[in-house]
Amino acid sequence: MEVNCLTLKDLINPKQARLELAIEDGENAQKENIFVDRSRMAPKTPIKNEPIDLSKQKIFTPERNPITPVKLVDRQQTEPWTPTANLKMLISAASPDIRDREKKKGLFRPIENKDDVFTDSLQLDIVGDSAVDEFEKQRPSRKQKSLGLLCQKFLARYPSYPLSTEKTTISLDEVAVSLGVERRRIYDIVNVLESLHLVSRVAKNQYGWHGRHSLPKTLRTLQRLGEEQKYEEQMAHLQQKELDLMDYKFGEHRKNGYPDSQDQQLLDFSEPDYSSSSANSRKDKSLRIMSQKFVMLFLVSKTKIVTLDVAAKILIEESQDTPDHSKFKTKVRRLYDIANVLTSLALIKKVHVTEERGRKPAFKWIGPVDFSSSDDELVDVSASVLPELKRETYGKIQVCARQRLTRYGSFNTVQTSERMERKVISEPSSPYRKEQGSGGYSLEIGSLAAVYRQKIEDNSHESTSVSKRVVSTAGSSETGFPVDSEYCVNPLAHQVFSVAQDLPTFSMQNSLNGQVGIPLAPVSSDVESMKPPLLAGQSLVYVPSTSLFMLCASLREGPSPESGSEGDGRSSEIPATAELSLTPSSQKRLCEDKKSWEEHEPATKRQSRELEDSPLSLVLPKKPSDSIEFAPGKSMGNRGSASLEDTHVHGPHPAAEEVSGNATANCFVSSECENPSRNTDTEKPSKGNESTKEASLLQYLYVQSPAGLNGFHALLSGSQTPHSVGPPSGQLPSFSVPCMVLPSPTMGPFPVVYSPAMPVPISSAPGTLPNTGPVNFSLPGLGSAAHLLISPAAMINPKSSTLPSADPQFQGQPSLHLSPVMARSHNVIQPESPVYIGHPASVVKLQQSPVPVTPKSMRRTHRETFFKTPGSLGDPVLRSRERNQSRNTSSAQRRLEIPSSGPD
DNA sequence: CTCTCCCGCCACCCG
DNA sequence: CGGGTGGCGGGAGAG
Repeated sequence: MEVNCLTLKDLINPKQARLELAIEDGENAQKENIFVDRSRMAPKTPIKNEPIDLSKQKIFTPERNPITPVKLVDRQQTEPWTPTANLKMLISAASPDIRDREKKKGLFRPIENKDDVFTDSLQLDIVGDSAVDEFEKQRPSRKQKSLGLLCQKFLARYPSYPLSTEKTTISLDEVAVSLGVERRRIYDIVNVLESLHLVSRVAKNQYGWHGRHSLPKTLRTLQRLGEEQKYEEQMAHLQQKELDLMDYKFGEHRKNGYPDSQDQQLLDFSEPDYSSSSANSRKDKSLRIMSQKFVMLFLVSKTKIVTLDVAAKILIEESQDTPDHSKFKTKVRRLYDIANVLTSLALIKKVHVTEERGRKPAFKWIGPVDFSSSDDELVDVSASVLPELKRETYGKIQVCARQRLTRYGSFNTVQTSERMERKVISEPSSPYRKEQGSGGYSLEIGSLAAVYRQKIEDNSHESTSVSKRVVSTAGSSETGFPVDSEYCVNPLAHQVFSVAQDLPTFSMQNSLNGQVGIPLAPVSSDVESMKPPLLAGQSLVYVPSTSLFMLCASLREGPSPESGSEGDGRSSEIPATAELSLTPSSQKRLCEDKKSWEEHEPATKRQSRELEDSPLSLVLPKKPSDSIEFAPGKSMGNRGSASLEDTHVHGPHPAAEEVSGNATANCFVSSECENPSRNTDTEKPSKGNESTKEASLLQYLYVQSPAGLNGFHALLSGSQTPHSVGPPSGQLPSFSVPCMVLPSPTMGPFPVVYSPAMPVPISSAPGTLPNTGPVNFSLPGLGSAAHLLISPAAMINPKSSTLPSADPQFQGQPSLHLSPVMARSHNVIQPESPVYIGHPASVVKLQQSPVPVTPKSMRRTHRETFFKTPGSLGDPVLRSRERNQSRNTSSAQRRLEIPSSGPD
C-alpha cells in the first residue's frame, strides 16, 4: 500500500517519503478505494523476487524501489534541479492540492522533460536562482510532451506480455505523477489502450494491465466489425469524391449501418458499462470507440493506409453529428491523440498521402495484419523470409553478415540507442559458464523491433518505394493515392517507421508479438539459483511484430525453396519492392534518397535526420550492480539514449528490472561509444576464443520484424559461445546472447550489427562505462546511419577456430572487414576502415563470393528444429526446454528456444 | 500557412 | 455533492 507514494516522495526524499507515505495512504484510502492494491505498485511485473524486495524495502531509495523503475530514473535526473524546484516538487508531492497548483504553473513540466533534465540540471545548478529562467528556456519542447512520448513511457512501465499469473494494476494517479503529467493525459492513453483491451478499468482510478496477449483477438474482432461496417467501401467512396472538408456532405456517404451501440457491444468490452451507452451519447463519442473505429479502418483497408480526413469524416458520419468544420477539426484532433498512442504501440506509423489536393496526413498500419490464424503467436516465417534473402541488396548484406557470423560466431545483444528501443538481454550475472548446462540467457527483444524500424525506415529509400508500390498496386482501392512516408512531427510517430510491413512478405501475419524464450547458453546453476526469477523472466525474447525463425549456420541457403516451400505469395512480392523504381513522384526526397542509395553514397542528409544518433549498439551488461548505478541517470539523461526508457524497456517482470537497468546503461554507453574518445582498445579479441563451439555459432535465430525492426533482421546465435574462460562474472558482461541484426533487403546499405557473445574485457577507461564489452561501431557515413557493432574478440580472431569448416574465403578476406578496426578499438569504425564502408555493398560482394561457412548437414538439422514455431508449441523440444528453463513463463508467452549448442 | 496536438475548462457520471 | 472521467476546442508550437 505504501508503495504508491514511493514514486514522488522517494525520489525527492526517501526518508521523508516513508513518513508521509503512511499519511498519504490514509488519505488516499479514504478518498479512493484504490491504493491499497499492492500489485499496482509493480508496474513492471511482479515476480517472485519482487515480494522480497518490497518487504525488504525499508528505505525507499530510488534505486531500490522495484516498483517504479521508470520513475526512479526520472527522479534522479530531475533531482539536480534548483533548490527551489526541488522544494516545490517536494511540496507538491506532499500535497495534491499544491501539486495541482504547481502543475498549473508548469513546475511539473520539467519532469516530463526527462531527456533534457540531465543536461539541464548541470546548468541549473550553476545558475542557481536564475534556474527558473533557464528552465523556461529549456522547457520541454512540445514534442517532449507529446502524448505519444508519454504513451511510450507509460508502456515502458509494463510488460507487453505479462505473465498470466501476474496482475498488474495501474494507478492513474501514480502513473500521472510518475510521468509528470496530469491525469487527464493518462486518460487519453488509457482509453485508447482500453479500446484494444490492453488494459481494463478495474476500479476508480485504477486500471488493470493485460498486455498484448489478446491483441490479435481484439484486432480480429475489429477487423470483422470493420468489414461488417463496410468501412472499406466508405473509405473508397470518400476517397473518390475527394471532398474537402467544407464540401463534405454526409448525405453523400453511404451509411452502412450504424455501428453505434452495436459496435460497442461487438467490441465486447469486458466492462459492461461500456456497452450501455446510447447511440450518439457521450460514450459513443468516446476516445475508446473512436479508437476502435479508427483501427477498424486500417484493418479493412487494403493498403492499410488511412487518411485522417477520411477517418474523421467516417467517424462524424457515424456519430450522426451535424457535420461542420469545427466538428471535423475536433475529430481530427482526437484522431491524432489516438494515433499517437497507436503509434507508440507500433501499430501504425505516420505517412502522408499525396493527392491532387496536396498532401494529406495519414497513418499506415504496421501492426499485425493476419491475426486470423494465430493469436499473436510465433509463426514459422522461414518460408516467407527466405525468399527475401534473395534480394540483391539484401543478399549482399546477408552474405556479409553470414560470413561474419560463421566466422566469428556468437553475437551479443544488439541494442539501439536513441529512439530505438533497446533490446535488453537479461542474463545471469555470470554467463560464461557453459559448464552448467541448464541455464539460459534471456533476450528481450521486445520493442527492439520497434526501435530499429524507426530509424531504418526513416532512411530507407525502400520505404518510399514501397509505399509507392503500394499505391500503384492499390489501384482502385480506397487509397489510390501516392504515399510518401515521412516522419511525423510527433516524436513517436517518427519512431515507428517500417518498411517491412509494406512488403507482403513480411506480412505481419507472422508478427510475433510474442515472447520467445531462447536458451542461448547454459547458465551456471548457481547463477540461476541466485536469480531464479530473473532467469525465468528473462529467458524471454520479445519480438513484437516480428517474424522469427531460426537460420542454421549459413543463410546462403536461406532462399532455398525447400524451406520456403510454403512460401506464400507474399514473399514473392517482396523482391520487387527492393528495387522498386522510384517513380518520379512529387516526393523529391524519395528520389534523392534513392539515387544516393543506389550509388552507395553515404546519405549524409538522411543521416542528419535521425538515424545518426541512433546507432545500434551491442549491449553487454555487466554486473547488475555496476550498471545499476549509472544506469538511471544515463538512461534518462541523454536525449539520444533516452529513448531507451521510453522504449519499451518494460521488462517482462520486475525482476528484470535490474537487468533492464543494465541494459539501459549499456545503451547509453553504446551511444556514447560513438564518441571517439572512447577508444580504449584494450579489449582484445584474444579472449574471445570461440574456438570451442563453433557449432553453436552456426545456429542463429533469425528475427525478422516487419513491423518491429523495420527491415532489420536479427540473427541470434542459437548457442552461446563458450568463451567462458573469461573474467569473473563481475567483469563479464552479464549476458551474452549472440545475435546479429541484418538490414532488410529494403534497407539498402545498412548496418550490420552483430555482437559476439564472447566476454570482452572491460574497457580500461575508467570514465567509460564498464559495459562496453561489445564494440559499437557507428557508421556515420552510411546513409542509413548504420552502425556496425562488433565484439572485438570475435572480430579480431580470424583464426578462431570458430568455424570448423570455415569457409576458406572467409579467412582470406575476413580480416579485411572488421578486424583492423577492431584491433584498434572497439569504438567507432573509421571511415577508412573497410567496415565503415560507405559502400557496404561492395564489401559485401567480396564476401559473398565465398561460400557459406557452415556445414550444410548441420544447418539442416538445426533448421528443422529451429524453424519450428514456438507458438505452435507442438515442438517437443521447445516444450521440454521451456519446462527446464523457464517455468515461470506463462503459457501465453511464446518462446522460441534454440538448442544451446548446435551439433555439439 | 498548415499540421499537430497540448492544455485544461468544464460537463457528465457515479458513488 | 464531490470527485473521477473525459469531451472538447482554443490556441500555440513545429514544420
